[in-house]
Amino acid sequence: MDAASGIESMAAKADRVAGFLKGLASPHRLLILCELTQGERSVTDLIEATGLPQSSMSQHLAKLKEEDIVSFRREHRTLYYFLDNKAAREVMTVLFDNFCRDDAPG
Amino acid sequence: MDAASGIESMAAKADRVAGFLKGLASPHRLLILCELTQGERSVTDLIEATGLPQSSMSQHLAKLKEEDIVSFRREHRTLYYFLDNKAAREVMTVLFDNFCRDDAPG
DNA sequence: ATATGATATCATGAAAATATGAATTGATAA
DNA sequence: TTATCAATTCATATTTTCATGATATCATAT
Repeated sequence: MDAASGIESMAAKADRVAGFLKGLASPHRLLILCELTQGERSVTDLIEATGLPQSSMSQHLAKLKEEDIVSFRREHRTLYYFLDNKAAREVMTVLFDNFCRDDAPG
Repeated sequence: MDAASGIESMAAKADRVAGFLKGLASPHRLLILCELTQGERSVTDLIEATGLPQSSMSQHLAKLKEEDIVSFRREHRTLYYFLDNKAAREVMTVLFDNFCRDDAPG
């Protein structure tokens, strides 16, 4: 594909892509995703790791599910969430590299 | 850096990183950024390419400047904007690859 | 059948983002 | 110095997002 057709296909998909990015674009959801970058976590794990109230966590996870960024499996009463999206993994890598490395600017 | 320290440094920078992502997370701004991926553009160019009203364009560009995603140079009365952020370029590449290629899902 | 633990949903209010049209600035050409 | 073009800023209304607390669901252990 050449550059121009990339733009057009992006235009056609702008809503979807923006929805995907909005899924990531919250400080609290970024913290959740950082955890999930390391492996699957129960909702309780995530609440402890981030300090978010239970209801808030549940709503953030719902948003991430809506955008197909995370999935979960059930084990007894506990739900284990995991990062289940290639694009999201790749964006997280870009973010780590650009904002979190020792030599990152800012 | 190992994975765990990545998470902590992300936590410390979550607000900044979320702000950066919010800069990208709008269908209209994605269209703007698609144009700028191809090279610099005047505000008028961008208005024609996207069909956005002039005031709206200006506000979107202001937001992109706020997050240090774009810069501009002046030539006579005309301002030429350009994509001036490594992380943003890398994210755009991830988005093209995952959402706009012929073999992309969805 | 009931109590408990894990999680989701609902209802509400506050804060932030977006679009729109009018007014303004700033640079240049006449 | 006035008119004009390019772009920004302002004011406002609408929509979206986010946090919070209360309630509900759902699976399991007693």
